[in-house]
Amino acid sequence: MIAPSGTANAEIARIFREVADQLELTRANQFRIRAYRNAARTVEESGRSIASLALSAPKELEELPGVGADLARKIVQIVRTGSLPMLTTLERRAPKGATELLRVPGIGPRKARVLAQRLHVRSLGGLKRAARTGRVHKLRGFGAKTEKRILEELAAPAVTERRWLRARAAQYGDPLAAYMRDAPGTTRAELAGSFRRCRETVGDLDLLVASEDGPAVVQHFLAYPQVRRVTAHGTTRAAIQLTGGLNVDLRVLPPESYGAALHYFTGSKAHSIAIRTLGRAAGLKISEYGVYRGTKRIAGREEREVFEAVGLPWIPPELREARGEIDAARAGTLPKLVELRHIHGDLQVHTTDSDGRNTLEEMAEAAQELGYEYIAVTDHTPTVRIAGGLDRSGFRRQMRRIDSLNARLHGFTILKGAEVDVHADGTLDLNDATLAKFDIVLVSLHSSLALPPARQTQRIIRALRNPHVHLFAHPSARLINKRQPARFDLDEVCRVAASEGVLLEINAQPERLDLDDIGSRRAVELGASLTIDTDAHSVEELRFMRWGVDQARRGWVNRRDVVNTQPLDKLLARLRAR
DNA sequence: GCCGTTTTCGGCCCGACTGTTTTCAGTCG
Repeated sequence: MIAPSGTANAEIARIFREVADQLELTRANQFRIRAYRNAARTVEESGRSIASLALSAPKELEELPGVGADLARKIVQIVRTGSLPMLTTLERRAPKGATELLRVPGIGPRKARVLAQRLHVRSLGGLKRAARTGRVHKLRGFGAKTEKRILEELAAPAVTERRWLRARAAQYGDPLAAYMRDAPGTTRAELAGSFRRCRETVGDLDLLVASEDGPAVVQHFLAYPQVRRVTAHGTTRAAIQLTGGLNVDLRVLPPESYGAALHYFTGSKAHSIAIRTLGRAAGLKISEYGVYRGTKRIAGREEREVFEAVGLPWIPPELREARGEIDAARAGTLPKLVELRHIHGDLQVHTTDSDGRNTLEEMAEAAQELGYEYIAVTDHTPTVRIAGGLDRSGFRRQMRRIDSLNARLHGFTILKGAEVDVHADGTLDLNDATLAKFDIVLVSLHSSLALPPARQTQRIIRALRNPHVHLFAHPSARLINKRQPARFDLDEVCRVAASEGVLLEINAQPERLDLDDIGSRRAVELGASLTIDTDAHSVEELRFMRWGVDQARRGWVNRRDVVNTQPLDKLLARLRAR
């Protein structure tokens, strides 16, 4: 979403990752390789435009974690020239196409290099031909099984390419975790990994089970009815693919190690390494089996004990991305994260009056049952034809129905709203006189998503400066795995939102989750306030709020940063102050 | 290549499983 002057953060990160891949093929120092990967991650996850920084204050690049003098210089090179000479040199020297082979599960740098050098394999297609004609298994270090596996991986649909929406993975993972709690001798079982850190997508599921009887638990796991194939199994570990295509890794540990294991398998990898490094500095060894001083285990049953061993308070999983949470924990400045129970209402809800599947009355009733104090009904405007948008008279009729409904309701209020389409030039799809009649006006992008960044930024800013506008909904308009975010200067939009008092939304639809974690964090840093809304098109979707709250938590968002954690009177005061 | 309540040099997280060997390297998480 952040389209800075010139090179995007993602492009710098891509080049560093490419360098790391190339270095792996040359068997370079593994820590040097890691340095490039760390820097790639830092750049990618920075909410700021690294390119702008490189041009305006290159010295400050060295303050980024994992970026020293050398990599700072290389960032400047990339930003100035669009490429990195070092990478070009590496690519010229390396066997062509070898990095492509690294994408095949089971092929690492060592095997890729051998394949490229001995068999002159230059692509996945070439690898397939080599394996089919039986040339692979004759290589030293390879065998029949490796050759067979390569063919299987190449034949498999690109399942591993795609990451699963977390909400969708939950539909498989939650029942499986429940099933595993019935395994022999099992005291605890839960999903760890990126699922527990509430990442918007997950590559696979990591399932953790506490039991003394590993083999019995593994047996129970493999007997799960929805297992499509077993990819690995031992006495404490197993890996399967479910019939839906989702991969699941199982780990079984004794109860006294469960907390340490939960911490380790929750990750992130970078966070775990940071904690283990702290342990090392304190003369401890931290592994998934516990915290050890010498050979004596001093902690590990509870996750909290691992943090205590290195002098830190427990850190919520959503923050464990090595994005400053360890420093914040040490300083006692961890955020007081927003929680689902803090939410008082939902500010984006659709009805059958436009593209919703339930009526105004049904949506209001369902929201009341969730314990909410208010919702905003925000149907579409005319230009969004596919959604059957309402015109002026349509909204007038809806407002009258809301008035009469509100008169009958007790302790619950329906706010009159609209999700107003922003035209390509930044004008809105309803005139000001009409906009003035609503309690809350949302604006959002539905078309012209591919405008050049500068024009997109201007379009958005023009819309946000309209004094009738309260909220910018699903700002980037991305759809995870389907549609790229619109490119614009997020910092500038956040600054305008902050100064105008326009709220920015974290949309809770599982494939939107927009703003994302990094965007939300940046928005709050720049002084903007947020809402978390479901954009529900049915009564069931009102329950999507949990996904939005999870995303907010990943963005270090506090309760006070989210205006729909406030009771109705305070919310109305905030909207009217606009 | 980065980094510093052991340090500006010498470290850099830790373990399970697989396949191919025959005591272990490679890969993965």
